[in-house]
Amino acid sequence: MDLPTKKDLQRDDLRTRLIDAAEGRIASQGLTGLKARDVTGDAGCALGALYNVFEDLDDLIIHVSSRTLKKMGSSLAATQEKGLTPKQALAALAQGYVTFALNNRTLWSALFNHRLPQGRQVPDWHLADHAALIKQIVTPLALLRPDLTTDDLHLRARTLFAAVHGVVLLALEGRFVGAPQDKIGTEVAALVDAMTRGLADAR
Amino acid sequence: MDLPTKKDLQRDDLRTRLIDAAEGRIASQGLTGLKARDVTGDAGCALGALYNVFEDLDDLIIHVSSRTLKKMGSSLAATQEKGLTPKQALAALAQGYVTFALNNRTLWSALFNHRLPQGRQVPDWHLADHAALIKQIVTPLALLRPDLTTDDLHLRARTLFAAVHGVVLLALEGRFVGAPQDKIGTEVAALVDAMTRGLADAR
DNA sequence: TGTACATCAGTGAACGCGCGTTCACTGATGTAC
DNA sequence: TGTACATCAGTGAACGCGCGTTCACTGATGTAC
Repeated sequence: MDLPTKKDLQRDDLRTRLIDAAEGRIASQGLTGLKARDVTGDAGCALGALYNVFEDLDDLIIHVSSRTLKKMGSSLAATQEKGLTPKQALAALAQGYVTFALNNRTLWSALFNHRLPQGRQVPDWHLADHAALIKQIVTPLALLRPDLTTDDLHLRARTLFAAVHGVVLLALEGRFVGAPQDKIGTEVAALVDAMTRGLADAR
Repeated sequence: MDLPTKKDLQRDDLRTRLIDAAEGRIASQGLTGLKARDVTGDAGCALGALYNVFEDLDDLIIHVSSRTLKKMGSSLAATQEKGLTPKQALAALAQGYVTFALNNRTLWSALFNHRLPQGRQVPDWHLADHAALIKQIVTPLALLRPDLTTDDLHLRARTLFAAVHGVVLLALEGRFVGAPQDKIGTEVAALVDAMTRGLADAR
């Protein structure tokens, strides 16, 4: 239980500088444009320093993704104004997701495109970030579907998320069969409306 | 208008052998496991021969994807038994999609994960493969929604496809927030049902 | 507080390797007469 | 049909390069007395 030493502080500082730099690079060049030399250059340290402070590049990327998930969580939370019906709350979450993806395209897509090398596991603390996201959907959905068990509720929340995600994904990728980008909002709204239509809209 | 010479035939033969080999490698090792040396080895030709017959590896991959899309199209067409209502037809298409993705995981994911280098365009003949897929959804959807214009119909068909795709994608990736795999079928069914619920189900 | 020693973070040149692509050569196929 | 020449598909060793990661060295920070 000692106070943090100067070394500790410097280490923490370097970590955040590296995460900042990696985040910036992913935001501007995309995940595939992320190079160790660029990141360390931006962070103002030597190439080797990265490996003192992170396991490797993948580890650093996971830290960026964790930060992105937290930012997304805050954006979604901000959509949940007081007095929304559960159905309105879900619609607002979906629109919040669309907005976040549009405003943070490369960081958002890094979330889904980052692949760990064969056999490497995603750390638990990062999985918890995912769970927190689903929790935000479960809360209003539970009010709408008091008939469902907790498990079914989580399952349906993930399906709802995945469906909205799919629409945003194919639209933003711009190739394949996606919708035009200016239609994403209304299409997602129609989708969520359909998936919550005819359900008791209790407070 | 000459008859194909022996050279022509050999060239065509090599092309199909290479596509076969690449397809097999993608099926077994995934897109990232595809190496020029493996493919040419499997096809029984020298490394350099690939570049006589295809532009480069990307070109070869596009040919594999085109074949995959055609196979998917046939699978989906096979679900369209006589006498299905439009709503049933759409449900059957969705289940067909789930089945195809499950049975051809790596080829299916190659369809969406293959990225062309900066500035390179997908050839038109391959875009036509995509359009044919959407057409299969538009046909029954048009019966269900006679009120929509052609454009809106296509837009809604793409949204329906994207939503189903998202659910399958996140479930099959197994990480992030996907549904468990044995639940994909019922979740997709619920999704499609919701998106077609309450609509006139005319023949 | 001051000095001597130990530790370990920071450095960046060098390593290593994977792998797509090229290219000079050869030999089979096609053409002209 | 046969011969001489031209073409161009097939070959695989070599090229090139990008880039993550290491590692021997240095110098700043921490510890003991």
